[in-house]
Amino acid sequence: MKARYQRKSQKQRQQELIDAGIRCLGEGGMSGFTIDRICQQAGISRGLINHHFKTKDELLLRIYDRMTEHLVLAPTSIEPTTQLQEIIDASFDDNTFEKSNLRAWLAIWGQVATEQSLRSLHEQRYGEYKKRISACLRKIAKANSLDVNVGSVARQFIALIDGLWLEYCLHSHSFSLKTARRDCYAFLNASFGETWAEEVTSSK
Amino acid sequence: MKARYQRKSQKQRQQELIDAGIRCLGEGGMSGFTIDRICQQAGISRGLINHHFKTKDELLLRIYDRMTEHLVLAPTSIEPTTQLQEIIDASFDDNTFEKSNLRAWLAIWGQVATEQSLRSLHEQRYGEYKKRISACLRKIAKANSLDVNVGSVARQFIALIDGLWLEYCLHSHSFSLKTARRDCYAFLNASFGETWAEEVTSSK
DNA sequence: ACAATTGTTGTATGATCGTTCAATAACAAA
DNA sequence: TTTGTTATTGAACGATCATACAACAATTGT
Repeated sequence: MKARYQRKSQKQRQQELIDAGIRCLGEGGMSGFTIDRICQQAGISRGLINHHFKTKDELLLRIYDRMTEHLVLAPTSIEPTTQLQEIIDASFDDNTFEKSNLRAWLAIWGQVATEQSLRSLHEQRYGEYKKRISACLRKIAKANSLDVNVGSVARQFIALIDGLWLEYCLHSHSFSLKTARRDCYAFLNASFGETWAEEVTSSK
Repeated sequence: MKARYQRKSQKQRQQELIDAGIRCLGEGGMSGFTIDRICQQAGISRGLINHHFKTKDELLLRIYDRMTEHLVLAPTSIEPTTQLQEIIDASFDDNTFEKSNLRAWLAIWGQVATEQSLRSLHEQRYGEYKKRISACLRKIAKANSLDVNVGSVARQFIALIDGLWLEYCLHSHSFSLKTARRDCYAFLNASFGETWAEEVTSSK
């Protein structure tokens, strides 16, 4: 006698639902993020999702948590220039820098602007991200005894990365991954007066 | 005998519906963009909207058209530096750079990534916008006999503006309009090696 | 083998969605 | 005043939404 379904642990089923949710967001944006579609993607019946997540908003929160966890991970290297390089490469590598992923981000950003719980989580993550980038920039400026407005450059740097994602997502045929990465390096070089230009651009 | 409602011309009613739609997008994103809400905002009954717009998607298309029409308007000045300045000031002036407007943009961007008709209109508008910016940068570079990668700087410039909008929308307390404008000027100065720094920053 | 636990199913529910349409009434033209 | 045009209304429709819940069954512990 074959089992009609397979029981799984709460943790694993939640993981699968989070994955399915991200996939749905990537396919149809927030309009595609429905209970029916998510459950279908996860291969379960409609009733189960409310057993693992009290509400749909709670699932969305967990999805955002998952999508931003890499931002707050401890850096793998200590050198500030290579840290920045890691951030750039991570932002524009073939796995994460993908159309469906970008669509999912757009959908989430739209919700962050509207929903309170998402917003507070976002502000926390974004704050840590910005702090980390600012620290790198400050060290580099100090090491080369340059007079740069660290806060301004950090804001610009973050805006540049997000904006390039946006541009690529909405106008994909205008440039590629490599182009985006090069643009980031060009920005850093220009902002630091090319003092560490070779160091960064040649290391890739 | 008082009239129960006031008849208006098709053109004016469409205008009002477009405005109402933008307001709805600004309040609740794409989830707030419903027939009921839009009609309520416009002060008409639910049935009327399909008389003026065959479908909801058609209204959204018209809304996008309206929100981007300023991008393709003929520049009011000829000097490339002041043209760029106008773009920056227009992007970050008190009227357009507003939370609700930003939310509306986020919602629309999310749809652009998904829907075909919106996407093609967007690519057209974006193309003209980029062309115009590139032309300005090229002239400036030539006038100062500088060797800059115009395409790269144009991409970065557009990404910077969009990214700053995003940052402000999702993390508003971190900076203001003036800060955003200053960041744009700082970027241009850095990218052009400060050769026309005073010219631009002092003119505001 | 049996009982307890709990992950899972599928239906029911009430709300809201976009769209259609016949009836109505405001306004202009005659 | 009368007629014609058409903007406008409000109800009705089927589809889909998020959620609740009772019945069920897979697995674990005994």
